[in-house]
Amino acid sequence: MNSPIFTDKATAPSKGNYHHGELRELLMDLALARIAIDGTEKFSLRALAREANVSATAPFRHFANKHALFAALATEGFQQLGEKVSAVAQSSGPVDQRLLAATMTYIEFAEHNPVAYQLMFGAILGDFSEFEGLSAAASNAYNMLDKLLVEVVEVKQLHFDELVLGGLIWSAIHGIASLRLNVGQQDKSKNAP
Amino acid sequence: MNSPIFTDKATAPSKGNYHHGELRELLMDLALARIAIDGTEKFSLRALAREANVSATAPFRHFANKHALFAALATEGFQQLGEKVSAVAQSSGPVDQRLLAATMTYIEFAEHNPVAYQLMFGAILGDFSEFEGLSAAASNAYNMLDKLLVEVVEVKQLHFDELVLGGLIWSAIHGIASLRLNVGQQDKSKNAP
DNA sequence: ACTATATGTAATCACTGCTAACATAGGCAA
DNA sequence: TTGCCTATGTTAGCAGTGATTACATATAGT
Repeated sequence: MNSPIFTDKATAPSKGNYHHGELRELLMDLALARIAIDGTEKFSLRALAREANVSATAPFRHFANKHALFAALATEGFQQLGEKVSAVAQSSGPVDQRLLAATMTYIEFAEHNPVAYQLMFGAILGDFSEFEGLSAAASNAYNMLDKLLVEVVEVKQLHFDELVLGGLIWSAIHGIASLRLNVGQQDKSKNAP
Repeated sequence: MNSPIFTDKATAPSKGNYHHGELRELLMDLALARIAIDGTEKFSLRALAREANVSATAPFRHFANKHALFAALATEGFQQLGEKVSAVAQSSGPVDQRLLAATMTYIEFAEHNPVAYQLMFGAILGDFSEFEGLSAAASNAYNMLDKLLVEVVEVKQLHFDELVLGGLIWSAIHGIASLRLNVGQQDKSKNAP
């Protein structure tokens, strides 16, 4: 068959799916799965490309660099979290009930999307503003919860400073969520190759 | 001078400090500083060796691998945190005052040692039990706070389940500390090379 | 003085992120 | 249809990385 030489062996794209047009989504899905197994540290774009049966450089057509992929995953995470929290926050019912529900939603999100959560609140991504859409998605998600907090303060006629109260509740929620993660998830990448 | 060829150029150890005997400590110090600037992601053992004016393979005499260095830093962090919290917890004074003091100590530690805190509670290190001493140091630090919590429950004759109360307080403290970190520290590695 | 051990070095490997130059598919205008 | 443009993919290649191996040297204990 005298096929060309592949630096990344066993990649040989099956010529059929030369263009499949959904590579970006495929890569993001595969990345989430891979990170869930190996963690972000061991994550490799080349390995990801191999998994997607695509050349080593193909991912760069969709993501400027490795961190841009992470940022895309985080952005998607913030969007999903924002939607879920906002849905609960805007439902009918007394504020305190909705606050509790929103809190649970948040914690459940972290539990069901540990990888996304890690990318969203961990220290992997440095400055959010480096990545288009990330900051916006993040503050939007935050605002969903914040609006609810303001409502609580008003309705319950609380006399705490809104900011302090908001900060405290955020801290508590985040603390619960991330501590759960780090305790339950401490068995990634058990054995090196 | 016909010196040998150095793959990592500009390293040429000045023959004087061939053996300086404190490389391990030096590397850990330099690593902390470097990570504070570039983050764990960009951290490179070779670059660290260069900074220490030492061959690229020298660090491996002191750390089995990159993560072992991180683990050593985290272990040291837990030890320091444990000592500080225990000192406050065992001081004289009413329990609630000591609990508040311990909480402040904890949060201050996170603020003054952001890199260590990140390594200790972030998702970089997977299974603590992979690294000798890490688990022990971690649970020891935890116990310092836990003992204090138990004391609070007893003295104040609280009727909460100790575990629940402990978990809640931990979560709140951790949430405050880590949120502060991720908000205040979002400007690492601003510009790529 | 002799030797064992701890510590550092040189050479090398497989792999990685990333860039540059080239190839092809599919849509759109003529 | 023909021709070109753009999006998406490919190959080749570079510099940097973690890690292993075999070798060199200094220091400590005898």
